[in-house]
Parts: sequence; structure tokens; C-alpha cells
Amino acid sequence: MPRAGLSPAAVVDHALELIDAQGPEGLTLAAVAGRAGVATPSLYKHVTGGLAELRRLIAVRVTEELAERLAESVLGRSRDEAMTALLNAYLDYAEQHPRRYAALPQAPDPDPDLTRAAARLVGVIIAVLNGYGLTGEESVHAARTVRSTAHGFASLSAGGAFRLAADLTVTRQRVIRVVVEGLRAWPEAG
Amino acid sequence: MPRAGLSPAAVVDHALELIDAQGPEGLTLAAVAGRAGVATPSLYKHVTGGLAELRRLIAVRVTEELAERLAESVLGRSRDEAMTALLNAYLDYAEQHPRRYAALPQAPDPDPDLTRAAARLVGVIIAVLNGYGLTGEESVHAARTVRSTAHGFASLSAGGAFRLAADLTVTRQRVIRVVVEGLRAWPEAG
DNA sequence: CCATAAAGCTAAGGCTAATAGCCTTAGCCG
DNA sequence: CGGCTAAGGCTATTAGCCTTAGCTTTATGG
Repeated sequence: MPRAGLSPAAVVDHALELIDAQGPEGLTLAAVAGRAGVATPSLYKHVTGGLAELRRLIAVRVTEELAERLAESVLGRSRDEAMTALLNAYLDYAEQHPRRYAALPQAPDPDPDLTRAAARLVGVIIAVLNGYGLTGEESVHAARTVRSTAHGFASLSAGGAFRLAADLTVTRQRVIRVVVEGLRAWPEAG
Repeated sequence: MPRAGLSPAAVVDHALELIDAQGPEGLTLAAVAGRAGVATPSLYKHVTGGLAELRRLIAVRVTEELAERLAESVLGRSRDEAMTALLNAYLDYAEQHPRRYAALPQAPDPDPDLTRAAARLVGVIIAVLNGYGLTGEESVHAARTVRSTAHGFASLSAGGAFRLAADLTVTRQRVIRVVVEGLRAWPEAG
């Protein structure tokens, strides 16, 4: 039994490959172990909490990846340009990794790591909103609006909920337009 | 072994009670059978396809319930008033039945019944959009925008993703405002 | 060179879904 | 009224999964 050189991060890597290939339903410890070339119980040496913790780690990883994409997208931009880039980055990520995006739990239980990753993501959005003159509570409402729209479109399109023939890229432009116009016309923005 | 008076619909009823009480994760045939006062395999007499079909039936039922709420909400209203009522009805449903809403599968596999229920829901939205002068492909883009925003806000708030203290009812007003303003200013609307 | 901690393994228990085959109930028809 | 049939129960069984327990091997540092 040679060592497999595993680590918590490596286990998550294998799990993400599995999710990309088979969707979140296909995520089992048995399958991850198979990919890692290890017996199922051996995974517990790296992921103490078993399947529940693995899912948690996956959520953290995906959220971090997404936050990183968003942060990169707004570099050197502001206001409409930044918001457009941010929304495109968000939707690009979901489009390029639909199953990974779908692996984000709908109702994650509280977790410091996930909270931290989500806070970074929200921080990027808030920073853009500051450029619209939005601060304090009002910026929180605006950030929720941005997240709602982005997540809704990402989730529905990744799930194949848009069945009609109309071009999705056009829909994306319309959605982005609505959000950007909404921010320009925000009650307390300028 | 007295008869339990089950039917596919009754099994779905029990399943929905279970989901309301424990969330979608708690949905198992064993638990449903327990509630119905029946042994697990007996459920297959009413739901031939087992757990997979039960989930499908639940998705259809919830989508129908939601579509019904939306249809009622817009009766006798048009344009901004109708769209505001529709969005409020959508978000009310998700707020009153968060686990039921979360039970909607992220990536449902194609199914005639679900397609029909979803088509009715979309039909209600399209009808409201017609009042804005939106028709054809453009109304499809607008309907997707409405669904994205509603689903995103419903999904995130039901999942507890909005952790900051800001009042959710205010966020809801802001979101509705953005959508309504977006429709008023739609490229081809009036 | 050996001690020890980390990382692997097998074995076993418990839960679930699903299938197969049998029995009982309810209702209908002669 | 008797009995047939179909529907709706049941138990038993299989297969797959997660998880824990306890043993064994590997790698490493003194």
C-alpha cells in the first residue's frame, strides 16, 4: 500500500473532477476514493468529517474560485463598466462549470470558512457599489439585488430551466442592462 | 394489514409534510412510508419509479402551487401593479415554504408534466409582460430576467445566504423596483 | 537504527433503495 | 351469496453507501 500523497485539498480536487464529470449527485466517497486510488475509509484520514465535511470544503473552494474571478474582473474598472464585467465573470463561471456551480449547497449550515469566502465575494460587489455612491445599509440591499440576479440566472441556466429557443447570450445582456440601470437609478445613488 | 388509502397524490402530500419539517435532505422513502403508516416497499405500488419519481412528482406539485399563486396575484392588474404583485407572490411563497421551494431540483431531467407546470408559470409572466408591449423573443428575454431575479432572491433568502442585518423586506422592495424599472425602460417596451 | 506518527488497509454495522414473491383486502359479477 | 380478480399490503433479500474500529505499513526524525 504505497502512499497516495493525499491531502484535504487533493481530495477536494478529485471530488471536483468527479462533480464536473457527473454532477453533484455523483459525489460519493466511494467514487472519490476510486479516483484517488485509495480505499473509502482512508479518506477519513484527510477529511475527518466524511461526506458532510467534503461537501463543505467543496462549497468553500467553489465560492473562493468565484470570488477570485469576480475580483479579477473588476480590476481597473468602476461603475457600469465594473458591474458589467463582474456580472459577466459570474455568469461565465457558472457557464463554464455548471455542475460545480450547482454543487453549491442551497442552504449551507453556518461555517466560518464558507462565511469568509462569501464575505470576500460580497466585498467585491460592495466595492463596486461604492462607486455608485451606495454605502451602508443601502449598499447591502443593492449587493443582495446583484447576487439575486446573478445567482438566479446562473442557477436557472445551468439547470437547463430556459427551454425556449431565444438566445441566452441576449438574455444575459438584458439582465445585465436591468441591473446596471437599476443601480444608476438607485434611490440614493448618483 | 388494513388499507392505508394511499394514492400517488397522498404520497406526495406526506412527502411535502416531511420536506416542510426536515428539508429536502430528509426526504427518504423510509420516512415517507413511516408517515403513511406503511412499509417502504409498499410505496412502489403508488409511485412506480421510487424515490426518483417521487422527487419528480414533488417538483411538479410545487411548480403548480407556485404558478397558481402567481396567476391569482395578477388577476385584475396590469403592468407595474401586476408585476409587483407577481414578484411579491413569488417571494411570499418561497418565504412561507422555504424548504418546499428548496426541494425544486436544480437540474430537473426533462419531463412532460414538469414542462407543462413550468409553462403555465412562464405563461403568467409573459401575459404581464405583454402589458408592457413586450412580445415574441423580447418577451422571452424579459421573462427570463423576471424569473432569474425572483428565483435568485427566493433561493438565496430561503437558504439563509443573506447574513447581514439589513432588513430583508426592504431588499425585496429594492429588487422589485429594479425589475419594474427595468421593464419600463426595456429597449422595446413602452 | 529505531520509535512514532501519519496514512493506508480490512472488517463490520447500519442505513437506504429497490426487487421479488407472497398474502390479504375490497369490490364486482355471475 | 360465493368466488374471482386486481389492487394494495407485507417480508425477505440484494446491493450500495457511509461510518467506525482496529490493525499494518510507510515515512521520518532523533
